Amino acid sequence: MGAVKSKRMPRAVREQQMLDAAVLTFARRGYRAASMDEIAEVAGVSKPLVYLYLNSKEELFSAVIRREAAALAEAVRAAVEPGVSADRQLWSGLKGFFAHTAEHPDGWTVLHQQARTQGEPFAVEVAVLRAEIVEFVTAMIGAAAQEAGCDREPAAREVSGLAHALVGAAESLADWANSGGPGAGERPPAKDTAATLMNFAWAGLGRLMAGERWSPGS
Amino acid sequence: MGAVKSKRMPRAVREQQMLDAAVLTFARRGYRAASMDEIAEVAGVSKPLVYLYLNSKEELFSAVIRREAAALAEAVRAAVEPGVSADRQLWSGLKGFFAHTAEHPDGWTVLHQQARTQGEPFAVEVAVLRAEIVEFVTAMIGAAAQEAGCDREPAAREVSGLAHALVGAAESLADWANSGGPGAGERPPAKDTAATLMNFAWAGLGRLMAGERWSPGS
Amino acid sequence: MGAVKSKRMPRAVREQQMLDAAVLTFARRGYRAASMDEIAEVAGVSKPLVYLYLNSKEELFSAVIRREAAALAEAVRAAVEPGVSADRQLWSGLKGFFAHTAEHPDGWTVLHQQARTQGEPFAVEVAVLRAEIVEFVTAMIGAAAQEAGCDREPAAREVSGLAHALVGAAESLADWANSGGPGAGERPPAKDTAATLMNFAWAGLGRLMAGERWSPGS
Amino acid sequence: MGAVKSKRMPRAVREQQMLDAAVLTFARRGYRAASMDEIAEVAGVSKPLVYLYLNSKEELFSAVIRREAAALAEAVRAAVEPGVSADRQLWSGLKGFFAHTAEHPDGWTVLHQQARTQGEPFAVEVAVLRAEIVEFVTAMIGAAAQEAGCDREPAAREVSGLAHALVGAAESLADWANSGGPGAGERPPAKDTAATLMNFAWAGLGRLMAGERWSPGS
DNA sequence: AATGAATGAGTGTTCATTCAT
DNA sequence: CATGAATGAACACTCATTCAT
Repeated sequence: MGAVKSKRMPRAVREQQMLDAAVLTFARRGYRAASMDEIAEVAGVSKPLVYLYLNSKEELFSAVIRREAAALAEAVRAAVEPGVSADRQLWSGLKGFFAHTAEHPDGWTVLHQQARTQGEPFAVEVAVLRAEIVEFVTAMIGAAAQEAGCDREPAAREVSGLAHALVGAAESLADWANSGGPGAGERPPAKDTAATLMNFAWAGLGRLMAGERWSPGS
Repeated sequence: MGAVKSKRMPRAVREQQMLDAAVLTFARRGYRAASMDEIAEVAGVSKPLVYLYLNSKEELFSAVIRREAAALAEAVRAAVEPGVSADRQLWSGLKGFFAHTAEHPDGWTVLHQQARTQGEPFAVEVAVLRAEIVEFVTAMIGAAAQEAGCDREPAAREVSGLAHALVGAAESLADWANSGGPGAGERPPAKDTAATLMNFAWAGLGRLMAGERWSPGS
Repeated sequence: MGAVKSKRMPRAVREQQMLDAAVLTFARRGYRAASMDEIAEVAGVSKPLVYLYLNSKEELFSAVIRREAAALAEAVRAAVEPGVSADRQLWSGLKGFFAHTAEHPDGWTVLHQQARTQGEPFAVEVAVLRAEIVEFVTAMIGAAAQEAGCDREPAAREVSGLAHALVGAAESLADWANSGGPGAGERPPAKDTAATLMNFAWAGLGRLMAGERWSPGS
Repeated sequence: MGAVKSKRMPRAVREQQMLDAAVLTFARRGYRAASMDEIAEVAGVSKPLVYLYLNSKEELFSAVIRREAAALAEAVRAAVEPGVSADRQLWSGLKGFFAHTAEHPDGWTVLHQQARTQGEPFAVEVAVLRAEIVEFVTAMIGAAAQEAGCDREPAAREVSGLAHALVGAAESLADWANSGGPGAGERPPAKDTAATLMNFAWAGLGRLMAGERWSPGS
């Protein structure tokens, strides 16, 4: 299925091939263990050409992160139904998220497992994406609270914590779904994964918004 | 600053110093980027001594993983109150988990961010720890279902998904709590983090166990 | 003195330069004591280039052995006059052998002193060359026996022993001729060395083939 | 069969144990590849003790060479029957040589394969031994010439060459006999090896001494 | 538009050697 | 008499990066 070795392609095309090769290689080996040699070979180009177009390993990794982050963000954004109730918006967003991570497992691996763990220059780039998603979730929780006629304004810190918990749960489930999940080999459809999380989260959030709390004494 | 440069220490002590230095360095730099030179320097010893005691970078990393995983597992085990209701057991376990990860942030980073992303030899070692915790959580959910007089047996796959979601949420909150959380600089006490997660999860789980489901139509 | 430092040479040329440098260095220092740094320096290139072309110290040494062994084998093969009597074939072969070892003393040192003493991977490669030569000598002895109208077939084991003795004598003389020999500084011409050995061996072989034996009693 | 780990032995005994261990290890691994750690372990002592008694790896190797060379020289010297004819003296010397090398294969390996190939400090020490033997052989050849009533004095250079050829043949046969020789597994008795060489050499030497020469024209 | 040739800087690892006890 | 603890120096090997064409 690999493209026939055809020379002289326009720059834009070659660049995408290189980014594809880089995503694959970074996902397989990790940032440090991936060598520019291997990336160039997978891309079917010579190493100097990679440098000509992408300047350095750092910039290449950054470009990969930006492309994959943008694709994920766009997928979620496009999936969210605007103008409906908060829970339905969250539901559609989750479906979009799990569908995209399932279709682009290498991209997801690079974002979630590699970029986050490589310190300063890169961790920030994913942090931005994550912050966006956390903010969207936070907004949904807030909207849900209002819809539920929540009597008292929930503390920002608590809402933030809840959003982080929900996002963390989503990330964990994305990994779980991609890695065979329950071992059966076949991956669950994105819709099921989203439903699992929605069920897990919604009622708890709803009760919290209604002012109820779990307490050790109960 | 730091321990006085004292020479000629018994092997067991030196080994712990080396493991301490390794945890710190692996957490800061990542497995690949951490150099044995830096680890030796941080430990206050020469590189050959590190090799004499720990044989190779791989074995050193393995030793670190094992020590930190055992410590975390022990902390959770010790925290769980036995013989009480499922929700209280979960609650005590979470408190133990967040207390330990807050007290040993570097160990947590190594386990969660580094070991998991370094492929075969190491990922397995943390996977075992994680599987243990997931199993404990799964058991709690099952017990809770029984206590709640759940009419129909919940599907194993769904319970597994819920357990993964909860564990993922916990991991995410541990990171969040360690990294300054809401930015105020001061980290939240473990008890608060545990409460946030408990509130988030408990009601949802309870309603699920009672047979209620969230559905898009609602 | 020495080649002008000219850069950017085609790979085939550089590879031969590296092999030349390696022969020199391995002969001077021995396999283990020779460092890749020194070989690269002698070759006038950087170390990574040596690795790029020859992969490892082991492979470099193997390549050296193969090149030198092939050259020596070819020299002897080319020197032997075919279709003449056994003694004349042996004589021409010896001349070829001593001429080549005298012209390529480092190659001879690497084959005879280094490769043979470095155990499994390398010793085998020279053993093959030596076996070829021993077989040629064995054939000559057998042919000589027939030419001499030898009445009884000589035992294979005895012929093998004789061939080993002759080859050992030749090796020893090659070293002796190369290392200044009688100390006069000027090395003896290959023809003289060959004549010494031929004289030493021929009559003994002839008489043996004729069925005569030396015995302590005589 | 290894000696029971008994402590507190007199120095002389410990030293011999170390030399034994060193001979074994140097023969197995070669000079460079043998580590002081392994030698100490084989000897059943701690490394500092090896240094206390033998000072350095170089000195240890030198001590090994001297001990083994002296043993071989003594074995040959003791074997030679004095006061008999030249050929019988040579015969008895060869028997002694092959008997000793067969009984001490590691010592022979260290002398012939290792010491000779490690350059300046060590090669000289074996060269001395070899020179002694060459001189003895040279004397035998000279004596034989006189006994045979040789009319003209043979050239020193030619005699030296013949002696080197004979010694080289002997070395080669010693290796051959030790390494299983014809592959049958059982090593030939020293007497047979000596007879092979004696037969090979004697007639040739005799005819040479009688003034006959092999010439291409014959 | 594209590449074969080349390297500076660093990494993991080993080894001979020495103290302090 | 004997050793556990410790290191300076070196070595094989790799990698991101550049130049000349």
